[in-house]
Amino acid sequence: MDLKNKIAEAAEQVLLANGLARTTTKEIARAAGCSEGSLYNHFKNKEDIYLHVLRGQLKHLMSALTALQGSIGKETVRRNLEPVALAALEDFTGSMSLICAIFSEPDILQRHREGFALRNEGPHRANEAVEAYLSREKDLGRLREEMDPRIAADLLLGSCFQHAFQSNFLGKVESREVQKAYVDRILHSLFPSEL
Amino acid sequence: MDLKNKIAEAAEQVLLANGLARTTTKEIARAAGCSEGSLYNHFKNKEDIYLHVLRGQLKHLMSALTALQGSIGKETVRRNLEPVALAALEDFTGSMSLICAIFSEPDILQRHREGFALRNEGPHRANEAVEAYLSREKDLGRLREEMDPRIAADLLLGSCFQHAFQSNFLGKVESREVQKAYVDRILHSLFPSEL
Amino acid sequence: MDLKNKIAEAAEQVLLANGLARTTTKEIARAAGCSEGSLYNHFKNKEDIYLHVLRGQLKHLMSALTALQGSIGKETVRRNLEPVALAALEDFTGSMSLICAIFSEPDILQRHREGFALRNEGPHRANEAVEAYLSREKDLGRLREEMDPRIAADLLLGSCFQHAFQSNFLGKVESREVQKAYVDRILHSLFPSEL
Amino acid sequence: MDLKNKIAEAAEQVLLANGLARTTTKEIARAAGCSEGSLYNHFKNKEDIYLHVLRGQLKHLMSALTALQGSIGKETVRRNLEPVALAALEDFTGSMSLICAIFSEPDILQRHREGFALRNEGPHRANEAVEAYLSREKDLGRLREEMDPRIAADLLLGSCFQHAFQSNFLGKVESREVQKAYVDRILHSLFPSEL
DNA sequence: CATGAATGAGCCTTCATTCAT
DNA sequence: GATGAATGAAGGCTCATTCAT
Repeated sequence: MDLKNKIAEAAEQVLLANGLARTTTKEIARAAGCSEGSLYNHFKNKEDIYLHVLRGQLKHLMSALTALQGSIGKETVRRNLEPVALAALEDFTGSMSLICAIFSEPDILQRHREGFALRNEGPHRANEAVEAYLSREKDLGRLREEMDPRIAADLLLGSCFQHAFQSNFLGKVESREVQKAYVDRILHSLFPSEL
Repeated sequence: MDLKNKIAEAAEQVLLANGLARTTTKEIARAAGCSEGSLYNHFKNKEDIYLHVLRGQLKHLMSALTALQGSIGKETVRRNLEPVALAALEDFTGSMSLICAIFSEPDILQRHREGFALRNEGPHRANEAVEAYLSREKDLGRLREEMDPRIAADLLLGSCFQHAFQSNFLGKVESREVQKAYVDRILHSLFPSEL
Repeated sequence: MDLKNKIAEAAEQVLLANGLARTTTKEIARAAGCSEGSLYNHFKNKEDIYLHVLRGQLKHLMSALTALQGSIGKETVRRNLEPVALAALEDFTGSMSLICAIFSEPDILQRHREGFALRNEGPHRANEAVEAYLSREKDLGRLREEMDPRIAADLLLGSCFQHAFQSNFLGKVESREVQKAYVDRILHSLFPSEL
Repeated sequence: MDLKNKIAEAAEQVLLANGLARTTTKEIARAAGCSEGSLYNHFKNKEDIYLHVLRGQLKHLMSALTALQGSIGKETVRRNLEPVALAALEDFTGSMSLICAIFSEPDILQRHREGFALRNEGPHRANEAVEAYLSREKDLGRLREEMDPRIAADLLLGSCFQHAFQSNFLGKVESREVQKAYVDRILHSLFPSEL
């Protein structure tokens, strides 16, 4: 693996463990097994490292969403959404401190908002993808006429997001089984008609 | 107003505007119109100021939740929850950067987790309050038998929480009307049976 | 003496000894007997310290020039100019490395040019002062009609300036007597008619 | 052109534009169109590059001085000195920042003083050359008996030197015509007897 | 209680130089 | 000779905290 990836992985570790504020370039370098100066051969500055790591988050969710588009009309909606919800809960939980960190430095956020917009990045993309999926399923008659796709998407992902937030806040580590059970309750509540 | 409150208000302003990382004691003192030294006559340290401000957040939501307990059995459930959801959306939106900031300093979080637990503080309290309310209404037969109070509470507040998060992330400022409309869509989706 | 002056004096020492490029804030602080952080309680940054010191240079020359205005019409022109030329030679010699340093950081120079202009500062002020003096003496008929006051001033101070430059370059330390002798040769060459 | 010269020219450009302190090896390499590593295949270190460039300065002045030796006894003294003075003014003006930079790093100066002395280099050489010329002209009876050749040389070159210094300091760019006019005033003042 | 100068640890970043390819 | 990634020492500067007044 090349040094740039090594640095990125080290940075992810350190950032998740210590938070953005307490992450020093010195420690990233140490974790990456290189000199501090080397960081700057591969990244513009510390902010650049953070953003690089940030963009690498939510990988499972993203791929679950991609898979979701391929399951339109197949199986049941609830069943299709399960891996998405589970991935969301997992990824949100694992990335929460990284994602939230941006609010401790509003200038970073400000500086990159248009960049995020241009690349169509950001946490809201997931909601849009679920909404799109639900719209298609509704078109196929597989969902109630009254269902509001956008709201359904927001309820699903919003509850996962806040659950992840609170788990992090409380320092509570949930096993995959517990997470799966929670997700099932959410999905049964949102899509009760299915068996 | 005594100096302690003046400092707290100044700190809230500065923290919300600049984020925790970019908030200096010098700037808090300037905003409060006092010397840096005075901060330490009223608070143990900067962390103490931050926590003091943090505990003062979500005021509207808290009072809406208190009011909610008094409306059990009255009006409609959806109607009763509206001010709660609206307050949640507003407060979450206005406090998001302050709330999230704690994840940029996990050691602060760690250090105060048991304190939060002792005082039964934290964002999850709201969910519990809504859950309690819904259970009572369900006992009164005003809600479907299949409804899962905890999940319903999480769906409601979770969607508001994530919506607030994303508004902050995107730098989008929503008018109260837009917020109200959003909340209504959420509530109609969760409690469709009511008229 | 207050700390600000202590820092300024220490900085002058260090700057003259080591040059701007090799002068560190750490060393200034050590020489001033204070912490590095204290430098920033009294100066905006290192550049600010340098400029402060720079403005304090050429003190003898400045006061000699002030005195010069008071000697119009008295004694002989050559005699009046002697302390000026001597002070110029001394001050230029002692401050040359500080003065020249600004050319190693053209951005500092650029940034402060208008400031210099506003305060009517800069090495050219001396030439103007001598020119003004000579004009007055010429008006009084104490100088040849053909004499060009500005050029005479430039010849006088220019030769002192370059002499100081070369002394510094060669690392040659001249005694006051040698300097005085040199100045006399200059003055006799420029104002030969006087006895 | 070989790479060594390419580097030297690039370095001259960059040094004049940015000053010694703000000139990095990276930028020299970029300007020379080669890698940073290549610099060290042709020069010992950055200091070596600087000194190489420094020695290449004042080219016009040097050749004017050479020509001067050939004009002894010809034309008029003033006329002979004009190209020398003009070249001095031009070269001093164009090289001032490079020449002065050495004072921002006294250790470089110190380290190379004896080298300069050995090679009979340095800015004082010009003064000696003019002095030598004037002595010869005086021997030929083409100058007043009272004229002090060394002082005359210092007055001439010193005023040009300081004028160049001040132009650089003030950021004033003088056209060749203005420079010529200035030089003429100097020369007429120093050698008024000629027509 | 209020002050604000002094502190000093520690941060991010730069940059000349090296060396394996 | 040419390269450029890796280095690591060092630099300027910030900032929470203390303490004498």
